[in-house]
Amino acid sequence: MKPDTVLGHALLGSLQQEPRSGYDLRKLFTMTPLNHFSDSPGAIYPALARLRARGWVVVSRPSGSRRRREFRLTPAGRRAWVAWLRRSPSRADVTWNLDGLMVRFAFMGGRLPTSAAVRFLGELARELDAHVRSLRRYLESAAGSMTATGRLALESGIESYEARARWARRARRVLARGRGRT
Amino acid sequence: MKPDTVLGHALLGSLQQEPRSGYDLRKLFTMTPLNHFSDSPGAIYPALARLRARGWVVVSRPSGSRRRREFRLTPAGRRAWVAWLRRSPSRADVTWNLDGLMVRFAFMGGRLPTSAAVRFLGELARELDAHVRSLRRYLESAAGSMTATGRLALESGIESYEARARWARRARRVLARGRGRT
DNA sequence: GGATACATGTAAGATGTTACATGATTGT
DNA sequence: ACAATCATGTAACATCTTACATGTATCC
Repeated sequence: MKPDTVLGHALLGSLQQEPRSGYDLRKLFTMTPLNHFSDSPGAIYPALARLRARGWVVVSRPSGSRRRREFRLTPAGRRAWVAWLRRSPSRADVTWNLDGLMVRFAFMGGRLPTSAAVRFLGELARELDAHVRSLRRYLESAAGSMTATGRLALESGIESYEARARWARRARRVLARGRGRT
Repeated sequence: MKPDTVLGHALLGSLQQEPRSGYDLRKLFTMTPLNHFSDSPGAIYPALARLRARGWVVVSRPSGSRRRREFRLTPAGRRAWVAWLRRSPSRADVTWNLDGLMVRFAFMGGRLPTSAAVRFLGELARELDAHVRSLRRYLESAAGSMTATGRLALESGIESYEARARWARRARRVLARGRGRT
């Protein structure tokens, strides 16, 4: 079965912690600064319906009245969620969807063995390095034909990926040593 | 008139440099690593049609045959594009759409006076600082209830915004001194 | 005449945004 | 009774992705 969107998997991850209603999930996304998600009902309720259609969640009460309805993961939902967490970070993810990758990492805690998170960070660092190299190549070849702000913007992107790669290596060491803090 | 999407404005910015066809624009977006844009015809051709409907571009040849059609900015298109460039970076932009802000900055070169880019960077740095403060507050209040990877992911976000703020201040100095390089 | 690159577009479908509509529960 | 907040959802619309369909120019 095809993976869902980042939103869908974030819902799955939140439901995996404990059963919640659509309203709970909206509040959760409003309050946490893991921005990336809107708290709009027009996104969350259809996404929950989608997860239900895939058999990944079940709901505590038939629809109809406007009473609270709690969603809980099915075994298939848990499998889909773990499969999502376990995917290796691809070059395309790094280029187009780094935020989604970070959301995935944030959800790994607790459920996946530390070794999986450590491996993820190693692969992420490698892909980030490769992406930085390709951006640098482009900068060298095109710097002459770019405007000052264009060049600065590209440099800012490169620095940002480099900082993320440094973080990934540091976080990897922290996790590998089994210290849960810093 | 309502602003268009980031894609629409990027097309406007590219057309402002010189008239181009949809095909040229696709190749341009494929080759530059200012990723954020796909090069899919299904995005670009409808976006060009949108710009045309708004009276922001005109086209060199009626549609019908599959010959090259070049788009060029109208005066209204140029005004809309400059208005987009001149918008102050808002907190919402910083939180939800930092990439779009960087694309905007990249396009400022050449057409806008340096002072406008300098002001933009000052405001951007201020908004980034404020965002970092709010993320730090959240981290302090919630660190106890977060998993190790959740905490690390949030720290990574904070560091990334801090790095961007440092870049903005550095870039501001570089531009303010009128040196076009580094 | 055929390959390759140039070039334009649409169709179906997924997802998300904004705005709206409405019912249920709890505290005062 | 009333207000606040809890709670669920839809409708209209915009945008983008993927896949497809097709015509045109140039070079060999």
